[in-house]
Amino acid sequence: MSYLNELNESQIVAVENIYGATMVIAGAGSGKTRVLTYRIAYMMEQGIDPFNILALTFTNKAAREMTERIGQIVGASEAKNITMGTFHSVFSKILRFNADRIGFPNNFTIYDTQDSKSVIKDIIKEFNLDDKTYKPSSVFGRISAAKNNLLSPEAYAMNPEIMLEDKQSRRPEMARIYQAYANRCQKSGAMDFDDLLYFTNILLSEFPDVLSYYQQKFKYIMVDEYQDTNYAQYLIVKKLAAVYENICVVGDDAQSIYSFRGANIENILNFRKDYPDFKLYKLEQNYRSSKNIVEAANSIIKKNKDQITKNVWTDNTDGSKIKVIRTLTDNEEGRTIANRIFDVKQSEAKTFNEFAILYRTNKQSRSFEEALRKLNIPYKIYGGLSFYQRKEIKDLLAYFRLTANHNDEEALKRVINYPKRAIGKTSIENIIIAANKYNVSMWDVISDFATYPADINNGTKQKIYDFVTMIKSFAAQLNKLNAFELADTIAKSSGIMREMVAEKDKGIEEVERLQNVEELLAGIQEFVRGSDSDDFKSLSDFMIEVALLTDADQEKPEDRNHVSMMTIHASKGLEFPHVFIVGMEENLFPSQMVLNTRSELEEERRLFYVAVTRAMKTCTLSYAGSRFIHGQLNSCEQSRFVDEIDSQYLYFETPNRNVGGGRSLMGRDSERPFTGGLNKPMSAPPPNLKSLKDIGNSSEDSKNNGTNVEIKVGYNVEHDRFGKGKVTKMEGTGADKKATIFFPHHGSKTVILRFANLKILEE
DNA sequence: CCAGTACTTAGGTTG
DNA sequence: TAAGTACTGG
Repeated sequence: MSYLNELNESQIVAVENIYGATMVIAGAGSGKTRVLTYRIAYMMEQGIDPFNILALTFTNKAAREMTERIGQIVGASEAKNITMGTFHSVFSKILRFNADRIGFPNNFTIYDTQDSKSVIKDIIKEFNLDDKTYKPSSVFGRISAAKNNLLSPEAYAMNPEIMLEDKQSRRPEMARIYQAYANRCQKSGAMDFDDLLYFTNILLSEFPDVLSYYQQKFKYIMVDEYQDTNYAQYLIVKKLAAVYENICVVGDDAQSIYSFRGANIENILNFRKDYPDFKLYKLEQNYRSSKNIVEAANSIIKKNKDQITKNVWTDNTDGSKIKVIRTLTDNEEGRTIANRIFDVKQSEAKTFNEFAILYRTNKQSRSFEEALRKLNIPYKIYGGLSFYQRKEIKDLLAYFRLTANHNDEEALKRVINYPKRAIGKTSIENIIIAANKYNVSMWDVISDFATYPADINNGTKQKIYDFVTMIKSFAAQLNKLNAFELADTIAKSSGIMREMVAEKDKGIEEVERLQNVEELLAGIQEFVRGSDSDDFKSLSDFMIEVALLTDADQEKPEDRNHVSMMTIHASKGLEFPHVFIVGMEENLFPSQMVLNTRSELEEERRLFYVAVTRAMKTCTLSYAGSRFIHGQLNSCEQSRFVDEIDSQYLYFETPNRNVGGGRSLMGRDSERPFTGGLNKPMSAPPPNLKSLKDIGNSSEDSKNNGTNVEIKVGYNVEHDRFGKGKVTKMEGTGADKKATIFFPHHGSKTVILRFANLKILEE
């Protein structure tokens, strides 16, 4: 085989052992992806049909890259027939195909975390529960954990242990909330991320014919990043592999960093039990990093008790020691690192791609962002608020979702009154009340008030009718227009585009919003054109893809000369010549939340191990003596993790403090030297002026004259704040009388005449 | 209904 | 600090 000379001995064995159960423990930088890629290529060379191969990866990006590399070896058209992707994307497609079996429509929506929390929030409100004891995010976390352990709402409620836990934490209603949440999702035809795995399990365990079909289809199964799979994922794999047992899992227990979302290191132990004849291979030679970095990383991970012994080593040169830099403040940390990057770029690096700044929490990106910008260094922040989570994008996507699936309540609530069409809060609440009363979806109510009466006045009913008609007209075109044509139509006729264009003169943010929407539309056009087949691509097809996309998936290769900034979690699987691990402080990294248990601290240590092993040539650690947290200046100590590195691999740099430099020590607040944690906020809050404001404000509402004169559609009027405009709509009676007015500079506004104090210019 | 303001509170990592 | 919510005056 031509590629054999590209692999070392243990890699070759792992590649060629394609039958039976196999576990590959792959140390950091040991060429794991290469092994997986060649293993699949080798299988196909042995005559295995790519249709029979299932490869599960951790990210979409990994799947795409691997498909591409396999394509280069065996040909792209063949490689395309492999089923490769994340658990979520592969099984969401299988679920759509078999949706009828589990009582979902095949066009079900995928709720993201935001949607889920919003549903939970509503339920908590409806149940009249205190949202301090029932925090949406912790309720969601508990439901998520239940699903990852395949506990149905019923099973949850009947589990005495769990009931006791909930009682003790004073949240006895948890089971009811879970049940209501599940019902609500079902009614909306929606699944959350956990449901994709949960219902896959249901599908495979309750429908033997389906299970058997996929067991026959996927005769060869591979799972990457096995250490990060959870119980639900473990069971799916186990079921699918039960007949042929051609299963290969690849992972590194030292890089297990996702137990907080249910990843279960026990899966590795279970593997040994489930397949007693399994073969174990270890990849221990590191090709990525210099010797100093490899050894330093080894000295870190040695501190963990729980681990599979392995000996990661390298043939690479020693390289330079790991530098440790201390700065006074978080802002100075940003400037120091930015300067350093600038210098290294001058002396040894060719492009800014070679640099990465890794941090524990997304918030930390700010000081680096500012400092890099000042030096004109291009950078890109990965993660954080993703493109798809931006309000304007979610709004437009909500229209798409609602078009594809009318029962999607989160989408409906998002757009029924956006852009403003005078369907107010009260109306929406009454729709919800009716929906609950008849146990149907909100859409059922608004599209058929005759059957499901709701307490809504006729004017509003007309507005709702118009809205329903509009959505129906979009839906009617789902299979006539392609994804881009329909998306464009929706953006325009929904009024979203008009609204955005009207606002774009207000400021940069408004312009960016418009640009984002345009980018989304361009992305959809790409989606339609980019598929090399001539298949018709509908908006529904796009929606299937989009729910599971993340920022990393939409990077374009051309803009690739920038410093990368991301959390350490997001950096897993990546490598950079020069890595800066910043914020190496106690209570930040390790996070103060993990200090209670050894296992959590060990996970944090593995996270540090992951960070250090991203580096190829140089690795620099930095920390600040003080840092703003929640607007408070906090003192910080060097992280224990720094001390845990064997000191022979470390070099403590004396930071060049600007002692004697031109700058005054009393310069800016953020520059002030650290004084031992006694720093209080620098300025006292201003005295409360409220009481002063009340004085002299006791006069009666001055009656305005606007209510006396009849204002009609078509009148030109003047508003105190918005200036001149034209009345486009009148509604309400008496005190509630409202006018919708188009103002050239502010767009369309609805005002209550009682307050608006309109001056009539001409009739 | 709109917009400005006062108040509260944030634990963190992701498909 | 920053974002999100609740309140209030017009």
